[in-house]
Amino acid sequence: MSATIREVATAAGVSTATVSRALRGLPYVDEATRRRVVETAQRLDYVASPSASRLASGRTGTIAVLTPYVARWFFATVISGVAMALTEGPLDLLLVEVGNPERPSTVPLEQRLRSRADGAVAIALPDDHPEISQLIEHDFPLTVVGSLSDRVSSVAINDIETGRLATQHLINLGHRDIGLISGATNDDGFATQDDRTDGYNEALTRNGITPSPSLTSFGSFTREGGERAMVELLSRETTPTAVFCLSDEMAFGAIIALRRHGLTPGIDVALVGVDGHPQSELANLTTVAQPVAEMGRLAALALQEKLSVGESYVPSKQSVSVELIVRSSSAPPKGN
Amino acid sequence: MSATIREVATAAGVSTATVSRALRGLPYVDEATRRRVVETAQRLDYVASPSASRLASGRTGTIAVLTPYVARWFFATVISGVAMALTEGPLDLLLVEVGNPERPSTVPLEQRLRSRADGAVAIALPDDHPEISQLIEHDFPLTVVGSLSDRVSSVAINDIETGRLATQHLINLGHRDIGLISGATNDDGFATQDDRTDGYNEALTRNGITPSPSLTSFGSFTREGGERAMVELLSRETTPTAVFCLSDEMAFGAIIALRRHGLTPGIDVALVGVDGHPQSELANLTTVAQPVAEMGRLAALALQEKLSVGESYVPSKQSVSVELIVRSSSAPPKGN
DNA sequence: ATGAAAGCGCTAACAT
DNA sequence: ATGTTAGCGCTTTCAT
Repeated sequence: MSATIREVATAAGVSTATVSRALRGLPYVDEATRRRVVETAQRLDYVASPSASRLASGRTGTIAVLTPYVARWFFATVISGVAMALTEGPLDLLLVEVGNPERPSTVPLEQRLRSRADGAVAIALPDDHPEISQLIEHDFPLTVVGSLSDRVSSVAINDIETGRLATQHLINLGHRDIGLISGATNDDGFATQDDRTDGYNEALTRNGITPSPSLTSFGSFTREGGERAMVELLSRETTPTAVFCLSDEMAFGAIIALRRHGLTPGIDVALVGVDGHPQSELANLTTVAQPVAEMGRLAALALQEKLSVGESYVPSKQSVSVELIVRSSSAPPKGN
Repeated sequence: MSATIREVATAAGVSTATVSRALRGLPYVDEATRRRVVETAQRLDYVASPSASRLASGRTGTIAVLTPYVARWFFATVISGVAMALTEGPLDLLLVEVGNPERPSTVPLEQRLRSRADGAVAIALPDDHPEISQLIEHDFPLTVVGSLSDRVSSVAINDIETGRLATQHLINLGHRDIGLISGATNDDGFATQDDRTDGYNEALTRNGITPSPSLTSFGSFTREGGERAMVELLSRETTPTAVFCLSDEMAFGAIIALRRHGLTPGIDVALVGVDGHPQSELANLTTVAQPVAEMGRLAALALQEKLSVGESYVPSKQSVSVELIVRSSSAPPKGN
């Protein structure tokens, strides 16, 4: 094993309390003493045992990232943003899979987190998700990214505006029959999806176009799903001349489907996605880009703020702005 | 706060030692007693404090994932594989950024991990990386994925074979001037890159083609880098009719570069990548696919094996197999 | 099969 | 400014 605080104390000729204070940068330590302690600690290769200090202090010095998926681009990028914010401090990052329907967890989330993390950042999990909700009820410090919340601090884009922006762009190009590739079919209050859809409907209505349910299909926010959804749209009686996909990955699937049918995105069917996925350029995909890593960073900062402020902390809603990036997947309809 | 072990002990009418044994499934506990303890713990919503049990036992019950990047596809996917393996047990997953040249860390890795994790899985970090090497010297339980090692257990593809496979495929199509988009220019023993390059050279030589350094450029394993590398190749006196890219993401960049120059991948220049990236299908990219998530899972399992076996553990080398996926980015040269 | 008790290595009053 | 000391909540011998 390595050195303990007592060994450092003895070697430096002070008490363990002084070592503890000196090393943590607490006040009321003579500068000369501090230097001596720091030097001694270094010489003995001393590092405080996290378990011991956590047990004694009651703080874990770790924040958990709660995510349904770790490999998907949006999630991985948010995680990297959180990591970015944390490496500036001494906090550990505990990765916890939550809410992936394919890998349900047996132990309640609150129990898995209790005395394991001081707080958590939840990715794309709405505040009324059962496990998240339970966390909030237990007053577990939490911040969510990907949806706005009234209960805890949140960082998100304006999803309604996003839907409006994408759809209005297609309308401006001259499209009238604008399809929608949405996410999940079971609408369990997944706000992101609902809001983007509302924006889509609003834009249509505002331009005198009546939204038609027959122009919507569902792609579960995956590439494969987007592919299937596009195939389905192509089989409907009226096929859209443009399609708004609620995520870039679904749009990628839609592109593949179009290709299979001998159709060209931007020529035969216009396409707009959401995310600003790195491969959207490769795919020449028009997209509403969101600052994903930055959102993770902001969420982590908000959480740290809450942790340092304590009880009197007031939840904040941070709405970050999106940017429409126009590429060749969106062009006027053929006739024009 | 929540219940402590003593409260459970009192409520169940046993000692704390018995509660501890009963809840952890240790032997020498009467079945009736165990049931009573478990039931009491449940009723009191008791969960053992990790800090306390870690301090007392000396084990942390967490494994660290060491990665230079968390958002890039390969890394994120390995992480998800590790997470997959861990959710089957009660281990925590600590995410640690290591070896990202843009975000150097001040504290030595060994100190950041000491008494914080029982072991670690390192992603795409060679065993002679300074920090990793230091870890191994401290006998810190470690497994690496992405490169094979003689010092610790490792999971990787055969990179030489990968290079050979990709190159031979291009040769079989009739190409002779086959370029290479490699990764880093400074060859600090990054085996993955060197091995794939060796495979490339071998395939060429074996087919009577003399490798020419003027057909190689470097793309730092990023899309932007791949784009620049392709542009550079196109400016050389002899331009290749085919290019082997050491990663799919660099190939994506190469495709973009070709497009900018009015060239079509698979028609004007054939392209092969490595990874089996999800967007390789979208890009119609021929690629040598590796089972990335599975590699992460295997590495995590090997680590757990080492942790449970202890001293007598013998490091294993697991070589997983790759698969050439042929798409339209690779076709015979124009003349043929 | 169960209990008593001694730590694990630190932090945080409190005292000086 | 520094030292003393009492825990934090467990696990683990060692008894019985």
